[in-house]
Amino acid sequence: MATGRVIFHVDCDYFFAQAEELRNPSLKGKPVVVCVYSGRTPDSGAVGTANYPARKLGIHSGMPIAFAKKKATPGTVFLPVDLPHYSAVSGKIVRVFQEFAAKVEKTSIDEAFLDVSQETNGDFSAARELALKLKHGIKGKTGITVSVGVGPNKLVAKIASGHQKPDGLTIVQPEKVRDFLSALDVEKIPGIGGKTSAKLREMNVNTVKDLASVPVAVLVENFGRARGAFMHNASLGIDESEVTSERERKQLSIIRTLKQDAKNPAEMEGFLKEISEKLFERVKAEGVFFRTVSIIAIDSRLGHFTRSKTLESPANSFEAIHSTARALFESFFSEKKGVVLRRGGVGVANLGEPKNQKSLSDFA
DNA sequence: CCCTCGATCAC
DNA sequence: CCTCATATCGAGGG
Repeated sequence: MATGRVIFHVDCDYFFAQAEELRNPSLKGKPVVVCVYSGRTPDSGAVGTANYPARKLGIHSGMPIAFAKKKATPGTVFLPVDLPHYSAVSGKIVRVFQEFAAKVEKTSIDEAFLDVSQETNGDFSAARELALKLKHGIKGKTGITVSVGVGPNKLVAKIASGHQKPDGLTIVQPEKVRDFLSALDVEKIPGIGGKTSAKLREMNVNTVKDLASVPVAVLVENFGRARGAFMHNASLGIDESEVTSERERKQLSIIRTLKQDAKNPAEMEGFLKEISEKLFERVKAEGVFFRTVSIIAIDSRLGHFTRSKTLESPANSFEAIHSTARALFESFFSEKKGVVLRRGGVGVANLGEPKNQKSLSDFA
């Protein structure tokens, strides 16, 4: 698995909670739970991130806040998310990344890939030294600890960064890739989640080694062309994808929980205007045109539904978002008689600069 | 090729 | 009792 490349994947440890500990050191040692409150009831919402003491109590990301509160001990601290603050910390960390690598791909607020092939001359011993310097640099300049995975490609680096946490460093040399992967559960492969692994389990495939022994044709048959090919390559540790600094955004969306369930369009009028305005602000900030407007509806039984409409020509106005979304919700409500809406969202896609935008009229 | 929608992943 | 945001795929219809 010699690719000539050396890739880092850096994952900030329990990021939101760690950022909170950083600005309020008295939190350290206590269970800290950072919450995404939905505003419906005082405790409705989900856990964003929990620090390690909280995890020891069985509190994890995605868990309902009310559930987390049942598990909490008296000293447990619950805090609301403060994304602007975490973004500022994240920005500082990215600036450290840029001191270490020319190619940096930020994939989320707390994760990034670094291509350090040049900086290390393709040498994994040099990579170890560089990774340690990077960890120290980030800790010194921002106070944040991170876990780093080092490998010959993004796939291996990403799996490696999750191997030892927190404050971890896992290096997988090219010739060790197969050994490193083979014993792992298939769910360690990014892109293989609960549904896919359950299906694989039924096929008696549990580890990456098992997966590697399945003929690619069988995977394609069961999971589709792209997915099957991806799974096959991943099982062998193969991933040619590049670290790309500039990825253009392809869609923007926003989804919120209603204060009260809506049974018809009228009951969500104010809500829809609000989220349309919020989305419009982001469209303005990005300076993009869009051609598709979509809505997402989540009913009281948590079923997910999407509807979308592609416009004749590119738009960038609040009106285009609001009126199209309203029409989509109206037809959704009349199509699905008796639906009770719990959450709703709006999105735009088919983005582009006005001059680059393809419109249907171009083909007429 | 394009559009729509559900599904999946993972944040 | 269940947040929020994005990318990607595949199927079905055109």
